[in-house]
Amino acid sequence: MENENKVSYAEVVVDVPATPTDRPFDYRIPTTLQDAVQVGSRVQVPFGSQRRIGYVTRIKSNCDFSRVRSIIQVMDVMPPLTEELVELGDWIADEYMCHRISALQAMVPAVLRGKYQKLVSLTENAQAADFSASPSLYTRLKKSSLDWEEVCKLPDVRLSWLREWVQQGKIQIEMKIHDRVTEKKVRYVSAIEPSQLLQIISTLPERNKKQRQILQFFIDKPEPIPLKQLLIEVNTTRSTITKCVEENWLFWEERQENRNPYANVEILQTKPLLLTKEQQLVYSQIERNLFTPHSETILLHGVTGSGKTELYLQAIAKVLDKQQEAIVLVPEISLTPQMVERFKGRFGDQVAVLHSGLSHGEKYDEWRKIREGHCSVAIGARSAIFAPFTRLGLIIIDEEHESSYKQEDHPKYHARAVAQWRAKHHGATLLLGSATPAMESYYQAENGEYRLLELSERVQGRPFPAIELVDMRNELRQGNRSMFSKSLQRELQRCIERGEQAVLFLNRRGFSTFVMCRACGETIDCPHCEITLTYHRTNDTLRCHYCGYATQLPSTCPKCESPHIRHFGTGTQRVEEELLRHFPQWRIIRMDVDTTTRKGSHQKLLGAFGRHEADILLGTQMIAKGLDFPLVTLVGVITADTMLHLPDFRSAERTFQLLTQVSGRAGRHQQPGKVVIQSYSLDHYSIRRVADQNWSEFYKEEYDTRKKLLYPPFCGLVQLLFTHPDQIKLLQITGQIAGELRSALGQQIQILGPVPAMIPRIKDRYRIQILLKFPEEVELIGQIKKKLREIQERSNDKHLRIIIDRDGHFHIPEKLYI
DNA sequence: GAAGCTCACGTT
DNA sequence: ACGTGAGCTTCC
Repeated sequence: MENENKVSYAEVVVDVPATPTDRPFDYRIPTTLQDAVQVGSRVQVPFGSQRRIGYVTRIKSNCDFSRVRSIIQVMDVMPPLTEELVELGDWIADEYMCHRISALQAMVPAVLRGKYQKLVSLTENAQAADFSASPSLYTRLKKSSLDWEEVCKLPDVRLSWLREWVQQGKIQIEMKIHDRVTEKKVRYVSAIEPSQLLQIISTLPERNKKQRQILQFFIDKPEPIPLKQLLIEVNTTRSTITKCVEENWLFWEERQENRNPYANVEILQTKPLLLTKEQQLVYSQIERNLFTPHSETILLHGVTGSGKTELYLQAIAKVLDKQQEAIVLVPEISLTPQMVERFKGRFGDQVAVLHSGLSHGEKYDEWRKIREGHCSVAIGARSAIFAPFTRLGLIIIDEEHESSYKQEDHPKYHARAVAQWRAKHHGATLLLGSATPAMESYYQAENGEYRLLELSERVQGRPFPAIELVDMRNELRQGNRSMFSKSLQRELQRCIERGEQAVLFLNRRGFSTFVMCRACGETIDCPHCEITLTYHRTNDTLRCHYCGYATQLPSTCPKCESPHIRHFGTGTQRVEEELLRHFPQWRIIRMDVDTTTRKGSHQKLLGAFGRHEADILLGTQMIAKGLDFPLVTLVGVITADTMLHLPDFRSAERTFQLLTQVSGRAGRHQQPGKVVIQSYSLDHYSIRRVADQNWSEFYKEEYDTRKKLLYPPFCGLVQLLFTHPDQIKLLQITGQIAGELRSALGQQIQILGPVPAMIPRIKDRYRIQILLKFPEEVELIGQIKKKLREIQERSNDKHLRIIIDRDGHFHIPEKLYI
């Protein structure tokens, strides 16, 4: 090769999310790693006095830096990131103002995010006498090496002493990079030549029956077999096999195996269904789009039950025909096993499934199938948008209005925006599907930015369910103080008497299991985060939802010392209790955070309900999505209003979407469905329109409201969140920033705040927010970002963190609600 | 993010 | 003169 002795260099973005390190560093690529290092590779590099993980973002043949060091190691056989994803990382970092490394980390499976461990150990020339000042350290290190953190915690240890001992060569400090990548190993058993086995059998005494049987097994089938399977087939125990291994007749063999979470699930192959006339019309439009070289976004607005999924499946089949790949995003996929089954049923092993119910290892294996080109369809929740495909032809976002497509923590990307970028990059089609599109999506469609396709008929002419609104104020007036209206009770009874099933839906606000003193009303908050602690029944502890702080449940109130301190059970629990009081004979399955934390418990509970092992499924938001059970003919909503009054400009839209979705769960098959919605706000258009099942009327009313109050899509809305460990300093800085923004951009931008963020402190960092509202036609984001970068640089306060939230999916504090 | 440096302050 | 902790720079 010509460039054999030519040195090349790599630009590496190092795993340190801080402003001064938010740029590539140059490293020499050792000749031995020449082939292995590529753009997107995950590498280990020396960084100062430490070792760190980083990603290669560029490869070049020269380097200006005089003291370059070399890459130590490449960590994966295949680079985890493609060149496209590295480029996408730049876009995300810029768009959401985050460090480049954070953007890159967001795109890879969790196991690839390295864990660092600092280990302290004694060297050979360490003597007990050297540690006369800290005998405890010596005795403990004598036994084994210790974690740095633990060493620092020892009472008789000083940092400076440690430093000195390192210099004297008495102790050593190692940085271990734990690669959390684990590949599942399966133990196989193999055997020596059959002819030799035959010989051995002939020498074995008659009474070694099992051993003879095992050897005979390998004579018949000489190929290696998983140990587990062998034990079953010859009906023996592990120790008998071990014996044979010790005799050198058989051998252990470790084989790497992909975990397959769906290995034990039998999935029936399905054939494309015949499309209705309306579906056919829509499909031909989508298909035409798949063959245009440039990217286009399609908004598919189809009523519940109009057969959107079948269209997705057929569009994907077309894409696969063209040797291209497809991503399907669904909200919270673990909750919709039926959906996965449909995809697996149509495309079999070509489908990789990435959902939150999988372990980190399982997720990694699914992801690798994509990276290594063994799969062409990825189906998953939000983060599946980063599936490392190289020939993307189609991206589908089902239920595109769902808020779960917005990443809650930094970088706060919206999967829809990322999808748009990727679709454009590949010239692929982006298909957004929903029965209740997001306001901004529909607005884009009306403006001709998206192509709008509509499905207004249900397949097989199934009727829409009948929706009954119940005014709960009336119930109270009539002396019914239960949480079940007369009407809902009656419907439940009828439904169950008919041998059908019901779903009860409790729309709950916030975190429900908290502790309160009944005497003085005191609640117990996290000392670092100013958020109410959540009660955990399992070990009687209180935990912080944000930082993990845990404490024992006190027996008396810390404020007034009253013993009447109680935790308030989850809403669903109370509903269940009341139901059982009225109707003790009903079988109820309750689904909420308490009953579904264990892996696979979702499927278990849903499975049981599907087999009609219960009459009623009772749950929160989580049961709203994608359930499809033929026997369900009744859906009840206990209180429709809880969501309506959240301080969020989207609350009306969210309520409508949620209620529509829940209603869609009733009567999807032969029996007609019935929906009972209980509410205290019957006059609100969002609840009215659900009952009418009139989306376009809702859209009009919401459109007018947004326009009048100036909210998206009629304005740009950006939330700036500033965090700092020092409250006073943060107040000063944010005040200054607001002033500066006002004088620089105040003409065009409305600046609201600064005010304390919804959670004013998390992990000992105070949080203040400023909201920016501006006319949508002006592209001001660029100017805002420029100004912020300027401020951050000038303030020179490395404790100050600025987080920008661009897609308007955040709560607006009541103070700012206009 | 964290090691390693400088610098100011306090101790012997 | 030296130990100690706090702030600041640097990392290729």
